[in-house]
Amino acid sequence: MILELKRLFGNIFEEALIQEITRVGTLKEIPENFMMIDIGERIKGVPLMISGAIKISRENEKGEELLLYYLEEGDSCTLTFASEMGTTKSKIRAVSELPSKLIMIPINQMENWEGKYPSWRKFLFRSYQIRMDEMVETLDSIAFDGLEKRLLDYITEKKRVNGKNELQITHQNIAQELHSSRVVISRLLKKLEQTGKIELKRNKIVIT
DNA sequence: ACATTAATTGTGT
DNA sequence: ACACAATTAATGT
Repeated sequence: MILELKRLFGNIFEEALIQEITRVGTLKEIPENFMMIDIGERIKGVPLMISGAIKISRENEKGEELLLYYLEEGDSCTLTFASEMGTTKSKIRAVSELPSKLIMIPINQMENWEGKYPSWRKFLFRSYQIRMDEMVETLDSIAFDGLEKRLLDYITEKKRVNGKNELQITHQNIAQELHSSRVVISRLLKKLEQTGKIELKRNKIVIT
């Protein structure tokens, strides 16, 4: 655990903080498609991503979903920081997209870190900033881009995260994550296939 | 190997 | 958005 911590966070955190994290944090290995936290659940700790990818999404009253962003190695989830102080419940859902490794730090264990370690404070701000930027980006894409571009972005992003040029997913699932309907996605995908950008199989999309 | 069924995808209105 | 057709995968006999 120390090795991986140093590899990813060694340049950011001072030695003493690294020691502290190894003392109170626990290394978790998460299988693929595992729901780590759901909307409304109490937040128990702050995650530091070691490897893999986690999908962060939002859901409305009707149970319709919307993909917000991915967490990847070196990331942390700052929406949890927002609820770090109070007893707020999670506003988001986190499901692992790939088998993932991360270190969980219980929130009650990190109470005075912000005063004690300047690097921790910096990390919080930087992380918060990055996450905010990503959200503004997806907000922009929803507000200003057409669904076609959004779908293309979605595919390329998913391809990048998975590291394959083959995605195993149904049109229905895509529609849910982008908060659209299956028929529309099917039609757009077909258009993308005709322009030679992708190839459609059953339960599968190949990027060409 | 064949038939049946369920799930996914395609298309017209 | 809805309805239905077409295709594919899964399962039982």
